[in-house]
Amino acid sequence: MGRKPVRDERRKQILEAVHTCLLEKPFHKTSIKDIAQKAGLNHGALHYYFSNKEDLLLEYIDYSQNKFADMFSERYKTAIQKSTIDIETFHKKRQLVLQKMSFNEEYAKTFTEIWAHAIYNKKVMNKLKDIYRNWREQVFSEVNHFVESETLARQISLTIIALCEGMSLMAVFFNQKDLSSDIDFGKFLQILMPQQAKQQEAGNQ
Amino acid sequence: MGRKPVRDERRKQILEAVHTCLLEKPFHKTSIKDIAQKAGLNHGALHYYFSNKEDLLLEYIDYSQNKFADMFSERYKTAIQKSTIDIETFHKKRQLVLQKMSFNEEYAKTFTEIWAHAIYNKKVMNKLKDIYRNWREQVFSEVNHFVESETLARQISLTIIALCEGMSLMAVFFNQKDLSSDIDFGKFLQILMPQQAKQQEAGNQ
Amino acid sequence: MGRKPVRDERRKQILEAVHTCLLEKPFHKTSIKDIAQKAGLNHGALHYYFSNKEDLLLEYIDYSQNKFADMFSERYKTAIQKSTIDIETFHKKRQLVLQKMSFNEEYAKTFTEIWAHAIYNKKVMNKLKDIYRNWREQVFSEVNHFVESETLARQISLTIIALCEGMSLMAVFFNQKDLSSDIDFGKFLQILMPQQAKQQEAGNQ
Amino acid sequence: MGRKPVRDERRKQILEAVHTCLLEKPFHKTSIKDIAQKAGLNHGALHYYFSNKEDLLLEYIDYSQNKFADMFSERYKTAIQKSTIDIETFHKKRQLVLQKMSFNEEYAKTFTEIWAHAIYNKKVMNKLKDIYRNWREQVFSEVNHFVESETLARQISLTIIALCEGMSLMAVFFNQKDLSSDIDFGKFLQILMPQQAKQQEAGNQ
DNA sequence: CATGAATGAGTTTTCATTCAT
DNA sequence: GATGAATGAAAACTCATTCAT
Repeated sequence: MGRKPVRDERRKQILEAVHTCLLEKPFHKTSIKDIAQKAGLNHGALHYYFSNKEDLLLEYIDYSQNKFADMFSERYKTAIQKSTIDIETFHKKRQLVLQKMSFNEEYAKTFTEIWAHAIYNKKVMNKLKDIYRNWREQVFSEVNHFVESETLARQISLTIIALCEGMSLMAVFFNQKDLSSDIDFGKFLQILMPQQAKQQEAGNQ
Repeated sequence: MGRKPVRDERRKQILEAVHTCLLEKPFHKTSIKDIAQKAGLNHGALHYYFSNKEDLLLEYIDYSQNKFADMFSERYKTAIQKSTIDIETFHKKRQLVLQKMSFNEEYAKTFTEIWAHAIYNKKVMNKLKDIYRNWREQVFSEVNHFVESETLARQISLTIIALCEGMSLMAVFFNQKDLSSDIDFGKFLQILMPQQAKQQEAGNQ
Repeated sequence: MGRKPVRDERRKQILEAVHTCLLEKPFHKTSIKDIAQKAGLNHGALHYYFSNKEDLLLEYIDYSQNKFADMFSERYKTAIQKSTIDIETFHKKRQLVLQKMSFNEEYAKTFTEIWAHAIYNKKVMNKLKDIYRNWREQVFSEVNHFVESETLARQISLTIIALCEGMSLMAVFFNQKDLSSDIDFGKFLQILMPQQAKQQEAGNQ
Repeated sequence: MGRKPVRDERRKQILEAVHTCLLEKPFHKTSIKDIAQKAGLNHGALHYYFSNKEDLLLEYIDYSQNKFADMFSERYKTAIQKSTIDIETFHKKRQLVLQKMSFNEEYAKTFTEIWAHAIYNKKVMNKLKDIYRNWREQVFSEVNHFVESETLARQISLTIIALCEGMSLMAVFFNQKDLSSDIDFGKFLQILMPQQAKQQEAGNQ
């Protein structure tokens, strides 16, 4: 007992090292030695903390995802004081995600890398699936306030996420100003399901 | 005289083999021998037709992109007879892209893989950049018919592409029916720039 | 703690293995595996001690050169007790070099090989340059005792070295007895710069 | 019949290509394709003219040697009109060899390469042996005019050749002016065998 | 004779992983 | 727990040589 914290600390160090490495090279070109060196420990020791390279990646995905999740719950609290969801708040939240995540270069790099692994690796795929399901659930629960049909709300939430991820891809090439970073997600909602939204809008007025 | 020049056929064979391989494994786990075997020739010959593995990937990107481009110019002709662009035609085109490309599993797989390489490889990055620039130019030239401001038209075209690509990512996990495959791109346009679009709409009526 | 640090020993082992291999095959036909096998270790380990094959050759040159240098400083002490340089001692030293180095088959083999690499490889070339510069400096400092003009002393020292190296080449084919192994370097000196030498000789008498 | 000259022409082209290639890269790094390309023919055809790569090298040695031999017999005629050998003529000849061969960069390059092959290749070795034997025979026949003892004459001729070859090596590094390019071979002779030479000298006077 | 396609052996190098100390 | 030595599989790439056309 009591030893665990040290172990966790080391693991965190290593996962951070993975992150730093991924900013330079793809995972498959990053050697265990590269990571160990960046984490400041012996490469042999790395296998003591993580059973193998795949395991390391799997754990990195969780780690990195949790970091983002933490960041957002933090940010939401700071930026959005209201407890009720209205279209304005909804819009603000989307903008926050775009700015802090989709247009964030580190996120784009590491997540594209993870995506590529997901395509061929069931375990990674399942991790991603969970992540997106959760995200969608969150957005859905908000969209649902404005839309009557659940089916439609599901569709919309997915579309919004797709747009964020697509924007993240495009941000790699194109000027951010070009990237309609000021998409009006309120309007966006309206476009996607005009009838309900309009009623909602009417209700708001 | 020597043998019949089979260079182009062989190269095509090999590029098709790359494609098939990419459906199974990521490029970095695909060995030259794997590809050669799938192409039905000796691995030494592969270096005879392509100078190295990176070159092979680069050429594959062009090849695969051209295949899609050809397919679309073909499809557009068949599906969309009109020569003038109206919102209806515009919508149909977007739907075609979504259905035939974004929701196409092969496309998603191979393109995610290419994306991952782009992140760390300038040459691949530049190829992608060109591809997206072209695509955007096409969409822009159409959107521009409906929108007065060029700046806005640029933004919208990029957003549409981002949405397609984001959808493609999501299609890997989620049910296609869920993926609002029937996004109304006409409405979409309107939402993104209500004033002009409304005028346009008015004009159409 | 880890294993005993055996780095230096292993490196020496490997360099000795290079030497042995060079007696059989040219360096370019000697594979890393050949060397590893002769050194009694895994070929992978070889890259652990030397970054690549060229590095191995470069280090071998130093190693082999140092071995000769050590041998001579040892021999000179044993064979030549005097601290002052007179023509007799000078002659003895040259003879020692001829006998122990120029007419030594191993030296001829390995050094011809190194020479061949130098022709096309800047790094090897520079190593050789240094070696010959040093050697020349040594001979020069001795010749300078007998000759007034520095320019002449420089020329003579170089000529003497050229003669040694040329002899080494010839020794590969021709009988050593034929090779005027008893060149009288004292006389040689006189021939090359008769005036001064004669005076010197006169002084000695 | 009558076809042979064409064949010889082609072979000459190829051997010249080998020479050009050797100025750039060592033989083992020069591919058949490199040579074929430089000779302006198909690499497959090369095997029609030379059975394999080793054969090519062997024939190149002869070819290159003959070129030098021809050059010298030509030069000697032009430069040295006398038919009798006196010390002056002898000296001139040596100087010619030094200047036109030993200090010639191309010679140094290609010959060092050949030497390196000789060390490990009996056939190449034997070719070189013959070349040096011939050369020595020539020098010997001249030296013999000035020296009574045949043994001594043999030694001296070999020493002279060694000096030329050693100089050639040194010329790669050191300034030619430094290389006592004005060695007085007449004096050199005297030094190497003082008694006889002096008598000879006396006789000359 | 010429061409260029094809073969396959051989080489260097990298690296995850294991393990003795 | 930490260290660094050792292993061996696997990869890309080169190239002399052969041979069908």
